[in-house]
Amino acid sequence: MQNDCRNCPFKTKATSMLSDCSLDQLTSNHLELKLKKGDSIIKQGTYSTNVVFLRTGLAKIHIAGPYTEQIVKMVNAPSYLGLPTTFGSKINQYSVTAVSDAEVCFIDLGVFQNILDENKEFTREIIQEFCKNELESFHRCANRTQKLIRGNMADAILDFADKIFKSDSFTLPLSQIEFANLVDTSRESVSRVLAEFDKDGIIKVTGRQIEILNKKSLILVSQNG
Amino acid sequence: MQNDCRNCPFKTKATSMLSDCSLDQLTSNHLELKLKKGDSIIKQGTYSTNVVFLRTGLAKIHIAGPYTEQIVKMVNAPSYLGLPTTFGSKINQYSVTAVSDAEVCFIDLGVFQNILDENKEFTREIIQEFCKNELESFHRCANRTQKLIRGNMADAILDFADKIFKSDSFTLPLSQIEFANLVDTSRESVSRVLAEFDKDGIIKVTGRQIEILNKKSLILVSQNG
DNA sequence: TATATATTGTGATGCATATCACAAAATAAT
DNA sequence: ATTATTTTGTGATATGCATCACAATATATA
Repeated sequence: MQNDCRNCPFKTKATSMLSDCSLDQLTSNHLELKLKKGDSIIKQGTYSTNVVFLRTGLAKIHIAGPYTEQIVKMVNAPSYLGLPTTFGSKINQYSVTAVSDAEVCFIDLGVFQNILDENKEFTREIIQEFCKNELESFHRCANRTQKLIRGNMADAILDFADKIFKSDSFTLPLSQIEFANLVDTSRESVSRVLAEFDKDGIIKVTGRQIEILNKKSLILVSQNG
Repeated sequence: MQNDCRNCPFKTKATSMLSDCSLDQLTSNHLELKLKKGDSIIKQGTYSTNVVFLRTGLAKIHIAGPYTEQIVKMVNAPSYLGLPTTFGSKINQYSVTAVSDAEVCFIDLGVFQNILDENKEFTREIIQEFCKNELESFHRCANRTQKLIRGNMADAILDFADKIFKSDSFTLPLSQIEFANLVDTSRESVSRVLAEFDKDGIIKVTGRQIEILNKKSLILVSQNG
C-alpha cells in the first residue's frame, strides 16, 4: 500500500512491460513487507491467496518430500514467487523461505490475474518464465538423480557463483543440512566433499565462506565424477 | 491443413475456450499427421518451430541426462506438447516420442502466440497447465530422489493405472529399459522388482501385461518401502 | 522356417553413500 | 561470561542397487 510501483527500481523484465494503468493498480493493491533471514514467505499446506514479488534478497523454494525436506531451487530478486502454487492449487504445494533479509510484495491473486489479462507482453514474459523454469526443472532433476554427490555439489557451487552471487567468492546462505537438502545427500557427505574440494585446491572453505580457486576443475568435477 | 478445428472432437479444456475466429485460424494453419508407435514427435537438439497438439495416443517426454536417457513423464491425449521447449528455448531441450500409434497436429509458434494473445480464457488455462506441471515436476523429483526403487515402481504403476489407462489392467507401453529410465533404476532392477510384486500377489505380470491385484498393498509400497 | 536381434531373467560382486556415534566448534541464549 | 543449542568434522558399519556376466525368451528379419 506504500510505494508507487511505477517508480519501483526492482522490476523484472515482465514487470517493465506493464502499462501505467496496471502499475497503478498494483500500487494500490499490494502489501510490502521487510523480512528477516529465515522468515517464511509461503508455507506448504496453507491456503494460497497471494502472488509474491521478491523485491530484494534471496529465497529458497522447498518442498516436503516423502522423507526429508528438499530444496527445489534458490531464487534471487527480482522475481515472482509462488505462481505455480497459487495458480495451480488452492493449497500451497511448497514453501518459500527467505535465506537472507528480503523485501517482498504480496499481490492479490485476482489483481494479478487482471493484470495478466490486460497486458499481453507481460503475459508473454510470464509464460516465458514458466517455460524456462520447467526446462530447468527437467535438467535439474535428471542431473540430481544421475550424478554422484561430488558432481551435484560442484553444480550447486557453480550455480551459487554464476547465477546467484555473480562472484567466485561468496558465503553460503545455507547450513550444511540445507545444502544437503539442495543436493540430495546427507549432511555428513556435504561436510566431507567440501573438505575434499578444499584439500584438492579446487575451492577454499572458511566456515561458510567459499572461494572458487580452480573453476576449470570444478566444472570438470561437475561433468564427470 | 485438413480438418475443421471447430469440430475437432479432441479438445483440451483450454482449446474449448477458443473463439471460432481463433479456431478457424488454427484450421488453416496446422499440419495433421498420423504417427506410428516409436515415431519421434519432438527431437532434443533440433530447432523448435512448432507447438504440437497430441490428438490421440500416448507419448513420452524424455531428456538426455548426463549419463542416460531419462523419461520425464508420460503424456496422453489430448494435450499440448513442447510448449516449454518451444517457448523457452530456440533449440529443443527435450524429446517427445510416441509410444503408441498417435495423431498429432503441428501448429506454428507464431500462430499459437497469436491465439494466446487473443483469448484470455485460453491463456488462463494454459498458464494453469504450466502451474500444475511445475508442481507435479517438483513432487516427482522429490519422490524419485528420496524413495527406494520399490516405491518408485509402485508409483509408476499406479500412475499408469490411474492417470494414463484409467484401468487396473493394462499393458505397459514401455520396455523394461524404458521403464527403468522412467523410474531411475537399472533394467535388471525393474525385472526383479516386477517379479517380487508378482510373487507377493500385488500385481500379476504376464509379459508386458500388468494387472493390479491388491491396490492397497501397492499404495502402501508406494508410501513406504 | 530359419537366423539375427532385441528383450527379459537371475545370480555374484563391488561401490557409493546413508546411517550411526561421537567429538569439536561455533552461535545463541541466559 | 557461562551455559545451552545448533552446526560441523570424522571414523566405522551397513545396505541398496548398479554393474557384470550369461542364459533364456521373445520379436523382427531374411
